[in-house]
Amino acid sequence: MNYWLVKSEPFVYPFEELERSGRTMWEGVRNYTARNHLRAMKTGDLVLFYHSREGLEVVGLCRVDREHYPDPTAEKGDWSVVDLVPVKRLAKPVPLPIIKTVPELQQIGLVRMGRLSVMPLQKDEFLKIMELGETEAENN
DNA sequence: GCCAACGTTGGC
DNA sequence: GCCAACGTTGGC
Repeated sequence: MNYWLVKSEPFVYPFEELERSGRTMWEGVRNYTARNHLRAMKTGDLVLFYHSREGLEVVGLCRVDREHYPDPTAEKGDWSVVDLVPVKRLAKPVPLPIIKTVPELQQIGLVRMGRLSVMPLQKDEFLKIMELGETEAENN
C-alpha cells in the first residue's frame, strides 16, 4: 500500500464534486515528475486531496480505483491518468500553515516543492495528516 | 497582484 | 550540452 497527495484548485475541481460524482479521471497532469507518480499508483492506494490556490488545506481522502492509462485529454505527448474514488471527507481540514508547523511533515512535497501536484507520502506522514484531520475541533 | 521556485524552450 | 529567457504554479 502506498500513500499519495494530489492537489486541485477547488474552483476547478473541488473534493465535493468528487464526492458527488463518486469517481473521477485525474486528468490534465503535464509535469513529468507528477506523471511518474501517477504511474506508480496502485489500485487501492490512498490519496489525500488538497485544495490549492484557495482553501490551502487537505480536505479529503480518496482511493486509486484504476491504475494509470493514457490521458485522453492530451493532444500530444506521453501523459497518464488514474481513476480516483472518494473515501471520506476529513472531519477537520488540515491547513497548510498547520502542516508547516509539524516537524514530522517537513519533508513532504507540499512543503518542500510547492509546485508539484502529485506527490508520494510516507506512511507515517500520511497517518499524521489523517490524525490531524480526524481530531475533533478542540479547545476553542 | 507579486514573486519565488521550478520547468521548458531555443539559440549558440 | 549549456544557459538565458520565458512560462507556469501556487503561496503569500
